[in-house]
Amino acid sequence: MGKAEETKARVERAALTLFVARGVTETTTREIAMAASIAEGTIYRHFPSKEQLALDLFLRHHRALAEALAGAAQRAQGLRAQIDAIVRCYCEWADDDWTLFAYHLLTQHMFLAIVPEGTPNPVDVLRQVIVQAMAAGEIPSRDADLAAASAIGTVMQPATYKLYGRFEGPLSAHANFFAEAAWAVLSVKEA
Amino acid sequence: MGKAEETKARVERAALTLFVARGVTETTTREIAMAASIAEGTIYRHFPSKEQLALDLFLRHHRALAEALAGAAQRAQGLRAQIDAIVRCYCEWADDDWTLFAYHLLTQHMFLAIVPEGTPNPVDVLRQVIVQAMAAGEIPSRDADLAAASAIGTVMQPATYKLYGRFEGPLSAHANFFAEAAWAVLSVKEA
DNA sequence: TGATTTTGAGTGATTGCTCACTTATTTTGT
DNA sequence: ACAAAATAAGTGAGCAATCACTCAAAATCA
Repeated sequence: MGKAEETKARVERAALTLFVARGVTETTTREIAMAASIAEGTIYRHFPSKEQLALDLFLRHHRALAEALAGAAQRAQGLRAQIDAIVRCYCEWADDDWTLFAYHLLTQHMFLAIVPEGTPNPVDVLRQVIVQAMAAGEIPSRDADLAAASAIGTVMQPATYKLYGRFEGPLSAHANFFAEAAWAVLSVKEA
Repeated sequence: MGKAEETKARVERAALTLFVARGVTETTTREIAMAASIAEGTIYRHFPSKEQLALDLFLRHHRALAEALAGAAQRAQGLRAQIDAIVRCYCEWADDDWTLFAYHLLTQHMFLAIVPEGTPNPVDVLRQVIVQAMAAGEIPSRDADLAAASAIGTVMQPATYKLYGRFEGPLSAHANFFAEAAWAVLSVKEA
């Protein structure tokens, strides 16, 4: 890694940590510079604004996670195996860089509205898999958005509660349960 | 309602709307005053600070929702009926004042850490019901926090996606499905 | 040495909050 | 019942502090 790249990466990591701990708006450029051991002005050699830095961090992870999940889903056959793969992949990404994952969770409501058209989307990966499974008769047919949301919730809500300190340890430890739970939700017959 | 009380309520409603639309930090006291059709200084006749106003709004709803859920759970017999009651109550609260509900969803991560000890907590209501059901052998025994989180996720994730604009219409319309989904999650045997 | 990067004091705009004062409401005294 | 006094609620210009961002100078590199 070149020196400039290394500095940019240090800024990103410092910003990420502070954004998660205190929020984007509540984090000052001075704090980021201090945490990255550089001068405040140097931030602006690498990013046009604090807002763009925050958005870059979000979008890169958003896109990369979506692509990873899509890959995992594609490698599996049948809904049950696809859910397993997606859930496992999701948990591993969370465990691999919890700060980045937490940042993505916490800032969705700010950035989701301004994600560029056509950007790979983690939610749509599962939604697509569900639509196919419904068409193939693997699970009962119903509103795909609703089914996807409830199924995702079985994993994301525990992740959120880990963020709030209700859990310790890696998400992956519970991947099997999450997959069973998501599957159970999608298999619901009545209502 | 007295005139002063009515003013206070107007400040709260104006603040709530703006907080949801733009975020707490991003909303200025001038904007709140403007939206409430009062002078900026008047806010401080009713609240010691913007931060306390934001916290008051959160805590009042947090506590009231928890008490409503606890009441709903207590009136039902057996886990299945209790889940029905809790889910229905939760959906009705969301539909009854969506802005307040959205505010609570969006600001959890800011305020949950500073909720006073002993404050009634929506999550713990379900958790307690689950603990009892496990002890009674109604559902398989496992980590109650994990089970509660996944079950709650089947409802809260759809609510969150409604916030993001992925859904229209009242949550209550899907209450039956949510209850079935939560029940299915809690009934998972393996893993 | 000349080009490039880094620096951090400086800038203008914005913010939450104050306070001296006005207006409205309630309480008291007769 | 009425006026006078006391209290509460409302106002908005102004203040001190903070912020993201800039830029001239210093440091570093090739």
